[in-house]
Amino acid sequence: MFSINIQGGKPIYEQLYTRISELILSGSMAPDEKLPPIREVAKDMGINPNTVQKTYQLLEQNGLIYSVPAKGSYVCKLTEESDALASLRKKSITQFKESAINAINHGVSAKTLHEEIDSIKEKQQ
Amino acid sequence: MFSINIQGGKPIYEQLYTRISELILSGSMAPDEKLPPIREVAKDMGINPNTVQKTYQLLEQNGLIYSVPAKGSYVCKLTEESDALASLRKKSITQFKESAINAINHGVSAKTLHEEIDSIKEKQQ
Amino acid sequence: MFSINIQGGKPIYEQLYTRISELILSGSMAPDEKLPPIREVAKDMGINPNTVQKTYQLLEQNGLIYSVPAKGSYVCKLTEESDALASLRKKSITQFKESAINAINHGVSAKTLHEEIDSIKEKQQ
Amino acid sequence: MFSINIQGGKPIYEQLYTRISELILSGSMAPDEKLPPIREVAKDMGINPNTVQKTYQLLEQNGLIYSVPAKGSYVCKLTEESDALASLRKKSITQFKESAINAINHGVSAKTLHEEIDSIKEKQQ
DNA sequence: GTGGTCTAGACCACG
DNA sequence: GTGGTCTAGACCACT
Repeated sequence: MFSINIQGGKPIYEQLYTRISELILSGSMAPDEKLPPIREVAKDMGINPNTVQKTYQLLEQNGLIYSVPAKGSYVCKLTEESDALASLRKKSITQFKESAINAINHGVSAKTLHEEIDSIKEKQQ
Repeated sequence: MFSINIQGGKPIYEQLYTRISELILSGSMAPDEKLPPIREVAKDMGINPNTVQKTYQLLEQNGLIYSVPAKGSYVCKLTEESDALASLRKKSITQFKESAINAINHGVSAKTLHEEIDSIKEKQQ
Repeated sequence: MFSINIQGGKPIYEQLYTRISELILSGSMAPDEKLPPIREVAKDMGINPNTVQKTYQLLEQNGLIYSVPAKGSYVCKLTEESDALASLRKKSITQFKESAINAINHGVSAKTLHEEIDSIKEKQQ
Repeated sequence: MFSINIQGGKPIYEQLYTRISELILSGSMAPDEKLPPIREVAKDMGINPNTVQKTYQLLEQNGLIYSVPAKGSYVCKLTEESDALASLRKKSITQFKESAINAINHGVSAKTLHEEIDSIKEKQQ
């Protein structure tokens, strides 16, 4: 299903959130595409339905999916200007800054950080 | 003391850890300098001694301080090559990469990230 | 439970650590096997939950178990090459050397030490 | 003086005890040789006189030194059969066995342990 | 007075 | 019900 590993400290619902949002933001899941039902995800991944529901709820709050009662959940249409994306983008930048400051504090050079970014960019293309 | 406003979200011992490690890594606290006693920090910050001890223990595990029972806790000598620093640096880079990937996934341009790094670098100088 | 008689001298959490790590390293506890909940261990052994948690935390730090909050703690898969094991093995050899040097300094012959090792080896088989 | 390093977890009086007993057992300090006065050791090593006194007291209890009130402390004559040595030897063997068991539990082969012993023996000759 | 250990008991996020 | 965090307060070994 959404292959995540339970270990690793972070709560399951958060990991699942990250994974699905990646799929949506990268376009691997198209707008209006239906997400698998909560019960199915829970069963396939061997986790609690409550956990999946929490994930879906969080995705909906952040404007990445919308749910149609009694039908299911669907991927939102995301334009570059949509509020949802803007808000998440802002959050991601804040987090990025924090980790950059932290790395610099630990003696990592700015040059190294620049290189890491370029290397990530290359891999994704 | 270590002037931080305890905020919700992250555990107290972690916030305190971050603050003290900043002071050590930046050189604001010199090698072999004595840290204030656990009880004193706890009293001044209005938190429990156990919480402070957890912080000190974590700092010791990561090789940033060393504790001499019945004497006090002291800042470690950190050379650029020390294992402690290398390990922490590695961790900070991993975290940096994750947040960079996350930001890029959210549509942040590599250019923006480069600029953020430069802006951080400038502020610190 | 983990049947040990708590003795003076060494801290409880350490004795418990030793006992559990023996079970894991010897294979008496299989990978991914669930450890009894902290509270249960504490109750059965008549000690404080915090003390047990300290043990579990230490086991996790050393890579012998992994904890999934709200689910439980589980035995790690340990391969001969795993970092966790390698690190612990290294530590155990260092300690062994120290005690061997100490014994020799006290006039114990190398022959006696060799015999002791063989005798231990026999018992375990 | 007796060069030990304060760090390293173990209490100072214990480290100092180990160091001095090594010197005595190895013959580096001859029988009836006078040990430096407590105050001098404390001053030179930058530690508390009480700590040194505790060490000397422990050495005396274990029959390694004897103290002449108002004169000082002196190294005992140790024959191979002396009770003091026998008792310490016994203790060192117990400790050796424990560490050997521990190493074996961590997957160290008996062969490796045998080799370590031989290597120690060679260095000392 | 210092750090280390331990108890008793509480609350929270998570599943 | 589970692990994680935190408080309040105690005792101990060591300096």
